[in-house]
Amino acid sequence: MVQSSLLEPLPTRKRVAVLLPLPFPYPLDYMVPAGLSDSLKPGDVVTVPLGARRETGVVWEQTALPPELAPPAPPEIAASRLRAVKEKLDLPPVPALLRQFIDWVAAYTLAPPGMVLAMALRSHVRGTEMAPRAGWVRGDDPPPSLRLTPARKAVLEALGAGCAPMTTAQLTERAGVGAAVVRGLADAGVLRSVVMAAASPFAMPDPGYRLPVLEGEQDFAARELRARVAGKAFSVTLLEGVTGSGKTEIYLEAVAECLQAGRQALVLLPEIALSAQWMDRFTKRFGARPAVWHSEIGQRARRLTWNACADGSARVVVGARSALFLPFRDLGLVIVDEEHEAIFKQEEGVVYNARDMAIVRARLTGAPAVLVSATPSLETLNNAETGRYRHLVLPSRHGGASMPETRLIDMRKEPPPKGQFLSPALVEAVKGTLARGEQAMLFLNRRGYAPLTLCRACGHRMECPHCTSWLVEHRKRRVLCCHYCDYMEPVPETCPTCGAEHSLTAIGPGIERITEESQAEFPEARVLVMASDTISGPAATAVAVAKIARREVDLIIGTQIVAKGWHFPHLTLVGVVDADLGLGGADLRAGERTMQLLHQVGGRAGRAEAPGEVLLQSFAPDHPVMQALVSGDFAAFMAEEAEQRRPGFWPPFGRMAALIISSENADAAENAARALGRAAPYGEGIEVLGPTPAPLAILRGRHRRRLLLRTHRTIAVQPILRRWLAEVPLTSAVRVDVDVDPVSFL
DNA sequence: AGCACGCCGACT
DNA sequence: GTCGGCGTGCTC
Repeated sequence: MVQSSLLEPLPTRKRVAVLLPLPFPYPLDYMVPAGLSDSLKPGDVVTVPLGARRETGVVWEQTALPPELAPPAPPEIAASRLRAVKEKLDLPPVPALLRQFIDWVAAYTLAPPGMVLAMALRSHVRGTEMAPRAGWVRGDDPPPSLRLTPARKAVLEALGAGCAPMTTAQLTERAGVGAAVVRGLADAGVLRSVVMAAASPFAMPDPGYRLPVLEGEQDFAARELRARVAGKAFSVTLLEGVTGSGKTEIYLEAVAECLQAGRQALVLLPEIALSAQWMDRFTKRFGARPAVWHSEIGQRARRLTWNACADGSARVVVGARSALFLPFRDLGLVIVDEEHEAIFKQEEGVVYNARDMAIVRARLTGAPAVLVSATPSLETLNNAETGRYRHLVLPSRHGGASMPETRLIDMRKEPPPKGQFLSPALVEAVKGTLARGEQAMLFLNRRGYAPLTLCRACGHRMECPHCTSWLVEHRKRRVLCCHYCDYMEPVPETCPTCGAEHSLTAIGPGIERITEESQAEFPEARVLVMASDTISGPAATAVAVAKIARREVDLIIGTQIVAKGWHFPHLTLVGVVDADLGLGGADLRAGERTMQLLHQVGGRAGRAEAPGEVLLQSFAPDHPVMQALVSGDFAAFMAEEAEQRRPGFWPPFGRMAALIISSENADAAENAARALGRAAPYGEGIEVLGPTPAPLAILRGRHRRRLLLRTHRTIAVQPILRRWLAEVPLTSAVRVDVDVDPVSFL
């Protein structure tokens, strides 16, 4: 230690906190070396020694958090024990608003701030260094000794004194000479090399490029949103409107206003990777593409986008949830499209809800937020009703298209033939649609051939060895798959328990089985199957969507992914194979989510002149979800849901957090869960449920127990959780994951 | 997250 | 007799 400190720069007495992208609960303190004593500011990216290694981190400062969120103060370290910052890196600093946001997210989710920083910096300090662009400017005047050949003259003419720097490529092209000439002038000192700022590949979208035609309510909504943006203050607006009501066009007007104000706009979409159609609409409106941010963009694009957000040259960013952590210079608007989507909740690593954190980001920045949905979540509706959010409602479909008519098929009265899953009524409807030359869609939110494989001889169920789940048969690939981990095995010939031959039977339908049945029922139809395992990646999705739009497909059979905001102009019939599918289980939001999903799927039908029809196959046609889908009275259904949650203080009328205790050892998980249960917080408006086995009691080989904390709205869960977790010592064999505001109860 | 320190099995 | 398994714990 003594030896290494001799090698380090001489420290001054000044200390700085440095947040490292590691799971530390707080930033670590370092001494500022003499060489940096004046220049080190919060946000600067630095390297520091940590044990034997060297880490990259960010100079941090204490940010003001609401007292209920504030983490406990870190222990004070004596100055004599501090080591010195190694160097300051030549990278754009992390802006103050982003640092504040990182602290906020960490405090709210109880994640280590370093892990939130790691998310924000994934592309910035980590990964490959981008080579700086070298450019040339005029240096000394040509000395008399230099022969001014025509080629050299051409170069000096192309690059006048005071000219903006040019790269070698630009210069040789302009001057019509070879690189050797440039080199020669550089050697003579006539050209001086400079580091050029990376070219921003982000064109400025033109807010006046093509103005939309908006009428009535649409025009009103657009004006309202524009006024919010112009006001440059925090607010939240819910923009509610059915598919085809022009929501996107309207919120793009808010983006236009933001561009005119010279500020940046962020649009969060649930599945940016799949959204070529959205990009087309944007480009038509603004004449340029937005900057795009999601997990699949390349390393180079990540870095360019990060820098362009920081310097303000990326004016509109459209991205998945992680785009929230970009270093915007002057964010003037945050939009969350399809705000009800559960995908906005990140369930791994830092567990956060991008929809909620988008509002925090907007508030810290002092910018308006807009939540957009055809079927807003109960939380958002409640916030609108209580006046916390403004509420704009677009009542009708745009362009004269009517809402599809929704009908129920009572599967108890009109069952399909044995071993089949399409009722006669649905088969007839599809045949009729195809006969008229229109497109039909069958929706089933279940991949594979069959969700359960059973032995007829002994009743054995094929289950995942690592999870509490059934293995799903994928007949095309001739395997049984677990949909919760990556376990896979060939379909066995004999029952693994009783050894009976050919006794294994497929129970229930998956999308492959519906495809098989459809091919038998509608042999003439050109069928396209859309599932995440048949259509992989944005390119394949775009191809499929384009095929549908060109009418090269008659029947679409799909899972979730067909429910996304696609525009299928020739689709007039949607058949939901199993409308009850999402209603099983004890999930708080099962009804709400089924409603949202089926409404969204139904919204694919009948968008052009041809009216659409939605048929729901259900064994529980009297269920409120089915009735609401038929009546189209979404508001009444949600009001009813709200009344069921209100008395028990379920969200949004109370707050919730889940503790998932997991271990490879079942006893260790159980003991830890019990210990936490014994130490459960109590008090007025505080309640703990559990421990119980988590719905997926074993996942990826880990035994899981769950505790739920529920409090009144006025009581923050974070301080309770902090105290609770600090009180119970845990062995390293168990892990406790905290999920504040859980959306999934798996 | 790394990486070291630290106590118990099969090898040169 | 050693090399090495990864369990616990520390890093400003």
